[in-house]
Amino acid sequence: MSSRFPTKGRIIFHVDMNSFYASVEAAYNPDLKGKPLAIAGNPEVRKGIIVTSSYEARAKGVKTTMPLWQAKDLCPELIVMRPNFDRYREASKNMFEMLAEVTPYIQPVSIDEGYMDITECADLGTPFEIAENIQKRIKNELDLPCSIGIAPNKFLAKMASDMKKPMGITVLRKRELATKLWPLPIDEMYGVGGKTAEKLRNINIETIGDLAKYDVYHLKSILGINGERLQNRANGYDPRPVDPDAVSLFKSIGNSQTLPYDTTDEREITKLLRSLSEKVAERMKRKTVVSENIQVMIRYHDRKTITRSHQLHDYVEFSEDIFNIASELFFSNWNGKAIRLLGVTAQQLTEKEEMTKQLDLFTYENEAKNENLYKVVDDLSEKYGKDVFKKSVTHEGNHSVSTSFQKDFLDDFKRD
DNA sequence: TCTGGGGTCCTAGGACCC
DNA sequence: TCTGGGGTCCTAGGACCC
Repeated sequence: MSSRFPTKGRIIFHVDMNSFYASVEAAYNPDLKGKPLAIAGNPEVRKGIIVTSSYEARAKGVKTTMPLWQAKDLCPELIVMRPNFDRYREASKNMFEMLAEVTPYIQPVSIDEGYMDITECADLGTPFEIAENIQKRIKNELDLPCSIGIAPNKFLAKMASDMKKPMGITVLRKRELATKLWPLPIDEMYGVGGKTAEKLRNINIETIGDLAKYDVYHLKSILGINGERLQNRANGYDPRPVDPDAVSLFKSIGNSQTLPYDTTDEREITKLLRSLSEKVAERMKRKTVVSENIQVMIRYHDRKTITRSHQLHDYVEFSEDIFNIASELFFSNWNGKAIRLLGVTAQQLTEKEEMTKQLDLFTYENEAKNENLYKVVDDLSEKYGKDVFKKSVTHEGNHSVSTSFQKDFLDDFKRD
């Protein structure tokens, strides 16, 4: 929708920062350069897992999500630091600002990677030259290494950026699929995780090339619609546009925490639910959003995890309200066994400004029962613009109002 | 005395409505 | 004395990614 060239002749970059947290720490404190460094959670409360590690640490076998004690076994001289998220967010912001000087068509996908559509940047040089300049700038000015993949779509760009690390620039053209992409093992394909890889290996698909050539009906019978999508990507087809607006629209905000010890203590549980609710409310406030659906997550001692959610007919934003719903959900679903982790998530988020409009419309609708509805609709249109009716708005009894069938609604209304 | 915490998207079944 | 089919909403779980 946002891209002007949805399928044909695009040039897409995938910019991927190399071992980002560790690199930011090394840029901040150059004494750390060239040493095995790992960023890990707090080992005191059994969260000691590796989040990121430097290439020197990786050379010793240290991997992301590995428990800290295991990493230290492999690499006794490992330097371990707790994460400094503010520092990483700052570095990320600086990095994306540099990308934004090249083109506004940027889609951040996480703190350390993003896509760019540089189709219209021909005046800045060849794609390779543009990538070189970006990489040099990030290295010179932020002291951070990155890899860049250049390809005709997002999937191929993503796969390309993975091919040369650190500080690589890789061009992946469609005509190179057979030599560069297809020989890769199937579990290295973006979108194929452990479960899918296993299913695919069971039908003798070992490489991305095997997937590209496999019978699509058989594939769909095993993986559903995703099977077809994965095969399309394996054949170099991916129509997803680079969407600069995608990231600003948060769909949910959640906080979760593993307890230091498994517990059945209701006071402890309540305390955690309260603090999680506060964190969620705090983040919602910062983003000026309200929520219509609260979810709790319960992970038991055996790691079995359940989620329970409640659809509201109202908006919540304050921690007290979130907490009340979360604890009601928790205590009516808890099986009484020891708990390892709790989570609270606010879903169905709406900008506060949008909420005001909708509440206003709702009020108008109710008031309209004794008035001329056409006049009410005109008033609202004047106040907020015509697009207010494009949003589906809930009326009593789930009756929807939108521009397209506004008239139907009015007719119905009159019949009532 | 393994296995965090932040997300997104998809699927599937039941309720309910027309 | 006989039950179709489509659409939406809600809920729960699972796969995947960083």
